[in-house]
Formats: sequence, structure tokens, C-alpha cells
Amino acid sequence: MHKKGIREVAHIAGVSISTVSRAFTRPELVSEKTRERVMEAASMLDFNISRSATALKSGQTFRVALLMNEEVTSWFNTQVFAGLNSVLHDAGYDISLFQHIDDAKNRESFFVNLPVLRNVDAVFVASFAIEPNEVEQLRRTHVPIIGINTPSSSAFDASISIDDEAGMFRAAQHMINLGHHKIVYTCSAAEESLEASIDARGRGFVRACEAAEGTHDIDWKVLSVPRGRDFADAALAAVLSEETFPDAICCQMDMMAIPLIIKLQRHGYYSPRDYSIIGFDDSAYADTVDLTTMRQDPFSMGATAAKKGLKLLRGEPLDEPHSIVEPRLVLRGTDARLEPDRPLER
Amino acid sequence: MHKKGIREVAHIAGVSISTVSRAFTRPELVSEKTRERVMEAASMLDFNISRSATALKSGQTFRVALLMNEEVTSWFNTQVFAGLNSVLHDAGYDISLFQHIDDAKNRESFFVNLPVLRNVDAVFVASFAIEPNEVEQLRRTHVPIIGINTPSSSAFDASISIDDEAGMFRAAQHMINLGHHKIVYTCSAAEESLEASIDARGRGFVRACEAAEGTHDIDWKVLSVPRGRDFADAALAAVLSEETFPDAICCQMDMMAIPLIIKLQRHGYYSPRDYSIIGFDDSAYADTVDLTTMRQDPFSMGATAAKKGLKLLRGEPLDEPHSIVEPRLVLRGTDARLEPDRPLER
DNA sequence: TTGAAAGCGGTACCAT
DNA sequence: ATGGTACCGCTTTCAA
Repeated sequence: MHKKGIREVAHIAGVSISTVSRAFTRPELVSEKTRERVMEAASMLDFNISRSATALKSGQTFRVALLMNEEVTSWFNTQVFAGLNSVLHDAGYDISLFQHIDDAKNRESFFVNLPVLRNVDAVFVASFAIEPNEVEQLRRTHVPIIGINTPSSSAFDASISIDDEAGMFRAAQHMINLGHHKIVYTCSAAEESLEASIDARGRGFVRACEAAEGTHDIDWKVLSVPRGRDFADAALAAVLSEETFPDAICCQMDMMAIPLIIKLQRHGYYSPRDYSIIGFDDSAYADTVDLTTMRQDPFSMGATAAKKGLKLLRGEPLDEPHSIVEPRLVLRGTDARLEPDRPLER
Repeated sequence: MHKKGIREVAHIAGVSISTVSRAFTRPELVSEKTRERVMEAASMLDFNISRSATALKSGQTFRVALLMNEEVTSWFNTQVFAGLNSVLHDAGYDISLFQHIDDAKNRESFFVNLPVLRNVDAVFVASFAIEPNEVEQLRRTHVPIIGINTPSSSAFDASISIDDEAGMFRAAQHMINLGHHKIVYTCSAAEESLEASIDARGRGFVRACEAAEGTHDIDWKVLSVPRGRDFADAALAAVLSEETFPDAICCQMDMMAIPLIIKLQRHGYYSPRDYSIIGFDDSAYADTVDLTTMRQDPFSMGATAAKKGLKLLRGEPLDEPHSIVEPRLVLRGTDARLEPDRPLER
């Protein structure tokens, strides 16, 4: 009872290995009692069909690659991963996670060695742009490539993206509609080499402000701070060192907005009493600090991407290969109308 | 150029398939120029060694299972996953993620069908207890089983756990040393059926308080609220409805402490002015709210577990199969000495 | 309904 | 240094 292979099971059950195989994968082709005997023998020997062998025989790998910049531990990436896994795991696929593709070295090595070549059935790209030549490299895998929040979707077989620009446009518009005059957008600077999906948000802000300039008395400004650990503190400093404190702050993401709210309190500025602030994401603690924000749902984006990938793998047609989802304004407590005749007291 | 197998590469390079195989897996056994020819042919045909075939031949699956209760999206689980992946990915292993093993249905189905049987090289169990009979089931996989923050480590081949009880003991002790009199512990109630690692924290709190009763004038209490989405609000209500507001709050985790700090402000209670509060985890935003807390590092626990798993897979001995790590007190701004002669003003 | 046998794409032993 | 060749464990015709 040392070797627990399909042969041993077949032998114990008194059938051929073909029958054992069928008992597991196409039970309807095997007679009731034969199947029972097989299953009994199998559980006696702790036998189970080997996915490796199935994979080899079928030509599939039952594995997909997920490429992301930064860590999987960021809110967005975690949600996307969980969403993908929620669909793919049950479909029999494992996710091979390639992190930090934003790092030049990793990136180079990934696209040159292409470890996924012949080793995954599909590739998912989360949240960053890939260069045309990199797309070309990826194409060599000859498997479906699905984008999730990638700046351009043209290179992908399918994609799902959130409309970052429209979302932030809407956020800024909301601030403008509230009657605010001095509006700032706080963001961490875009990576030089690597356009991320998130950078579109800044454009939405600018567009909304420019569009409103004719009809509203507004003074707007983009406060861009370096990336890195303490981008929130940098943003705080940037805001506090403005000549006049803003009425309204649009934040690139909740992870920027939440620290700002908390730390501005220590400097005597309370929202919505002294200023309105709006985030983007609706991520952890947004509800706790009562943050008005633009909600997106990366978990469901991951799940949707996975479903598209699965269809592609089965050769089924996609009714909508490239979908765009709109973030939704979630009104909570950090936005308030600026009353023109009742100036802020401090 | 349709079939891009090892034979085609061998043919184009004018060598045998053995040589192609060696060129990839044992390059030092192949002459310089031969290797070049092989690699050229390979890249021409977009060829790469198939992991499925390697897996089949080697008897390994190059896959490990990660079992967790709840979602992978929780702070702890995400960090553990990332830590595991940081080591395992480069070692050539993918992680097959089984979530929600806390759900009775999933649990039953998992341990009965045992989908991992013969399909993973190791099993990692994150943060929950498994019953003796479940361990027995798992044992049928005949692969190393590694525990991460599992209440008992005896059933595992290796484990790494954080000393939750000692950590909270220390946290409570710190509050006591600060001179606080009325100390509460806020926690979400333990799952009936499923002892989680985290439940040991409550015991640490109780032990610290009981030990101090003789020498200190303290009044302590455990405030347990139901699990679920709004456990933090429930804890808030529990704290506010105490007969006297506590001097000190020990929280089961930062996710409890952070909302408490923020929401107690709205009720006029500020830390450390009106009370001290200490968390557990040092998770996201703990630094932002300046929370004094007990730090643990689940990422590195994941990485350590992965390294142990890898050693086990190689048959190497473990110098310390079961390790315990101590959480560390991180002093920040939410704890302060209670001055006996200067009672709290409000 | 069941069995025999040919691979799937590598690896590694044994020769040369 | 390189080639020939049995497998690894399963799936899937094709026959019986």
C-alpha cells in the first residue's frame, strides 16, 4: 500500500484504469456498482485524480497569472485578487501571483524570461499600463490577456475598468456644486515610466474645474506630492502651507483623504465645518470617518474579469469584451454646502 | 511552426530532446554553443519548459494549499498570503487558496472531498483551529502541514504563532502600570464552534487583571460584542453605556480600537486626555490615529512559515519546528499616565 | 459498460 | 557532452 496510484485503485476495485478515470471524471459513464467499488478503493488508498497528469494530458495548465505593480496587500489589489479567486478557484484554476511588476528589474526580467510562457492558461493584468513592446512579448504566450483597470484596453482580449476620470470629474463637480471656491486636488505624483490607471483621476479633476471656470468663481489647484510611505503627511503639509486654506479637497484616494481628515483635526480644521472633502474608493474606514467618496468595487471587477477569462478559455464569445464601470458617489458626512453669506468661522 | 514542443526545438537546434531538457534545467551540463543554439530555437518557437510535465514526472505538484477562515481580504490574511507568496513564488510554487473554511458547509465539503489530496505538496493553515478528526483527514494527504497562528500546534509538522495571550497580558499590564483604575477589554465574541487564535487575547487580559487585583485598585471588565459587520459600533455602545466611563480600553485588535477612537471623539471623549486605549496588530491607520498598540507582523510570519514548509519539502530538518513570536509594544500617543491627584476633567 | 493502448511533454538513467 | 529510452499518471479513442 505504498504506491497509491490509479493502477492500485484499479487493481483493488478489480477494474481497469480507464474505468477508474471515468469514475472520477465522467461518473455517468460508469455503472452504479462499479463506481462504488472504485470510490471505495480510492478512499481506502487515499487516492485522488492528479491535477498534474490531467493538466499534462489536456494541454491546459489550470493556472492563470496575475500581474500587479506594488504589493498584493494594497486595498485594491487584495480585492481584485479575492474577486478573481472567488470565481477561478471553483473553476479549478490557481492564481500565480507576480508582484512588483512596476519595479524596473522585475519588469525586465518578467517580460524577457516570460516565465508564464506555456505555463498559464490566461494572464490578468491589474492596474497598470504595459508598453506596446511588452504587450507584444505577452502575446507570445498565445493565451487570453485580460486587463483590470489598465489605462488602455486595446491590447487586451478583454478588460474591465473603472472610469477614473469620470469619477473624479463627478467628485470635483460635486464640490463645485456645493458652492466651494478654493478647491484643491491632492495626489501622489505619477510614476514617471509607468502610467497607472489612477492617474486619470487628476485629469477628471482638472477638466471639471476648467469647465466650471466660466460659470463659477473658483480657484483650483493640483497639489501633487511624491510617492512613498508618507504621501499623506506630504499632502497634509501641502494643504496647510497654502496661502488660504481650501474650502474643498478632492483626494486621489481614500488612503489620502482619511489621514487628512484625522490630521487636519489636530490643526483645528474640521470637516464639514471648515471644509468639504471627498475621497475615492470607499475603502477601509471610509465609513468610520464618515467620508463622502466615490465608490468602486474591485472585488466584483476581479470576479467579472475572471468570468470573462473563463469564457475566453472556453472559446465562448464575449458579448462585451471591454467594460467600463462608473464609480458611484456615496454621500456621507464630510461634504456640506458653503453658505455664501455665512463665512466660515474658525 | 504550429506545435511548439520540445521535439520541435530539438529538431531545429539539431540536438536531442534530452539536450533541450538539460539546456533548461541543468545548463552546466550542456556546452556553451549547444546551449545557445537550443535557446535560440526555443525563443524562436516561443518554447518554455512545461511545468505540468515537470510536475508529473517529478511527482511534485509545485502547488501548496492555504486554508483560511473568513476572507483573504482581512488585514491578517492578506499579509500572511503575501508573506507566503514572497517566498513560495520564487521557489516555483503556486498557492491554491481555500477561503471560508470557517463556514460549516465549506468545511465539511473540504475535509470530506479533500480536494488537495495528491494535489498539493504542502498545506498551510492560517489562524484557526482544526478539530482532531479534521487533522486526521488532512494527514491523509501525506504532505507537510504548517500552522500559522493556530491555537494548538501539536497537530502540525511545523508552525509559527504569535503569543496572543502574552501580548494582551502585556498590553493590559501597561494600562495597569499607567495607573488606570477602570479597565475594559473590548472584543468580538468567539465563534462557538471554532476557536480562533485571537481568542487567547481575552485570556491574557483577564490574567493580567486578576494578577494585579491584589496590588492595584482596579476595576476591570470584558465587553464582548457579537461578531459581524458592526462590531465596532457595538463596542462603542457597550463602552458608552458603562456606568462609569473607563480610564483605559484594551482592544482585541486595531480594527476595534481605531473606530473607537474616532467615534468616541464625537461623544466628547478624547484619548489620551480622557482615557488611554491600546490596540493589537499595528495594522493600517494605526500610525495615522497615533495608536499605541501591540505589533505583530503576519507578513513575516507567512514568510517564515513558507521557509519552514520549503525545508520540510526538501526533507531538511527544522531546527525549531514550532516557533512563537512575541508581539511588541509600540508606544504612540493614545496612552498616558493617570495622575492620581489631577482627576480627569471633562 | 468496460478494457487495451497510445500518447501528453518532460526527466533521468544508461550508453556512447 | 550528448543521445536513446523507459517511464510519470491520466485521458481518450477504438474494440469488445
